[in-house]
Amino acid sequence: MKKELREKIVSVLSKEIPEVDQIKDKIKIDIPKEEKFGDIAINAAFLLTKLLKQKPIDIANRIKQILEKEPEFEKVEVAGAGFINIFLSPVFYHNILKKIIEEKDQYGKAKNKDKGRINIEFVSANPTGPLHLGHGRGAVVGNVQSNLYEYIGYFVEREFYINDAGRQIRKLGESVCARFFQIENPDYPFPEDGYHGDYIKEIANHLYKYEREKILSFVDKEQAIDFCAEFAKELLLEKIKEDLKEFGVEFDIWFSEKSLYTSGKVDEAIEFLKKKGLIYEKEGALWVKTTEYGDDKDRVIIKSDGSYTYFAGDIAYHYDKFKRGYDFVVDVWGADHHGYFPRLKAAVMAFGVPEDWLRVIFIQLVKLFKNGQEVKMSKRSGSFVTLRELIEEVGKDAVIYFFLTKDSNTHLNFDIDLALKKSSENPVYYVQYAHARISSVFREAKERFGFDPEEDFEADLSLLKENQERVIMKYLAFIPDLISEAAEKQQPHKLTQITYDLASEFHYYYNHFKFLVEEDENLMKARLYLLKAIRYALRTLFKLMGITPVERM
RNA sequence: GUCCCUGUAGCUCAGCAGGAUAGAGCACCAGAUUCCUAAUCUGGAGGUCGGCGGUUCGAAUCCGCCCAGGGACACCA
Repeated sequence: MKKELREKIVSVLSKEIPEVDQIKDKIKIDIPKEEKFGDIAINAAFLLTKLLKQKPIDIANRIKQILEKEPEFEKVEVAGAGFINIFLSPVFYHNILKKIIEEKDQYGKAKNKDKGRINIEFVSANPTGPLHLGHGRGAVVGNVQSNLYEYIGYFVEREFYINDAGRQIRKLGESVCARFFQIENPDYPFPEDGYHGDYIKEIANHLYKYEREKILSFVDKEQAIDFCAEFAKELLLEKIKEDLKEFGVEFDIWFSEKSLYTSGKVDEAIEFLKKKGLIYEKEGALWVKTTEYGDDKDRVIIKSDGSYTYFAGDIAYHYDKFKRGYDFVVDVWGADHHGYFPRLKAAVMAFGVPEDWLRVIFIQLVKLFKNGQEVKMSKRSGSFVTLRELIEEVGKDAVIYFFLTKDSNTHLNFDIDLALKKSSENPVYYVQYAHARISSVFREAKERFGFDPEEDFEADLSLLKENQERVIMKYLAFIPDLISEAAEKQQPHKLTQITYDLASEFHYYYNHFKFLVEEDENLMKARLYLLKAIRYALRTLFKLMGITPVERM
């Protein structure tokens, strides 16, 4: 909506003040905090001071005269040092409500996916155990950011990178294998840095039950480890898929790290860099000149023992993404990898992509709190809280919402007690209650008046004269701007704030006005129309976050 | 040592491509229910935006220096 308003203002002004053309890109449409400062405020007068060599206040008064002639603007005022405050007319707002009713839970969403094609890779957990809280936060942030990019018109592919090569998988195999042999021989040694979780024992028990003969028949112990590793990996991956699906997260692409090696893609990527003169040999190892593109030091891609580094795999993986032709790609990483960004960026730059082709969203730690005490997680002992456990305890919606309350790049303290509270203190209940309340009013309307707001209806919106009604309509008008801003800045956590504020405005409205006005059917319809728009706006936001819109609580 | 992040109300944090009197939730104090769900709402108190400079009509926001806390700097994954 801001964009439309800005275009309008610029075109009207530049007819009378040609200098406006020079500053049009700097004109900012603000939504003032206080109602007396109008519905929108523009900074045009300040920007023109130098060009026109006049005081901001004088320029502002001239702008006021010009803009006041427009029917969309009910009133224009000059305030402070030269702020121009514009009050929008009721017709403007009525059109917003109609637009929402039309677009339903896709309010403000781009109609086409013509902005570009992008890839977002997230979660990408090692298939060596269940998902933990960090993965969960990454899953929510990655998924919601994907939704946001779709909202503003991108075609998005969600991708999960399976770390199925390398030491972790081997360790998994050793651990499962050891647990398997321990069933018959309790003294069988367990690898020192193996995985201790109970799930390892469960997998071993399963194998003992169904694959005992086969495993015992292996002559070579290595074969047994490989077999266990492969089996456990597949099983754990299935578990991960299930958990994510239940969490509302689905991927378009499951990309296997191992496939990079078996298909020769790693060598292909190295060959590409070699041709660009970025590869050299030193101390028996193969290095890539990442310093050419801003890294602190060059990096090894093939160790002196002939094996690839993890970095080699990552270069090949991103080379593959590059060849798939995305406009840009997003990686969601744990914050502990932030030092890794410059070197990968350098490698990617070597492909000849723009500076911001590779974008990384960092996910900071999640700490769980219960009864005011931190719930310690220890992966080594195997007694860590999994994502599934948390979802079972507080519910999917609460987990998603809480994961989205803060910028993903800051530490998050997850208060379990708060998430379980059924009161206004708990923001999840607060926003869902707003939705449920509107549904409840609709049910009541149907029962008492035989009027079903769920069906299409017309209303005389000029009857919405209360200040709070105008406040809500104004908030609704700019929700698409707020969502788009969150999308572009890669800040999905803003959605919770937007939702909370809308819920808050509604609750206030509910408490001060009656919707089911018996004595005035037209007023009732107008208000129900507004409620319907609010509910669709809430649903739009819920949908982006992946939260269930509940009909009754 | 180099680099990154953080520092805003008692607590947890928003705000930070500059804008009007710095916000929210919790906690604290005082209130509201013959009424569509009180799982709600209203009001109050609470701040040298870590410090010092700079840029400008204007700085929590941008720049520089400093202080404090956390993290990253492997032929690990």
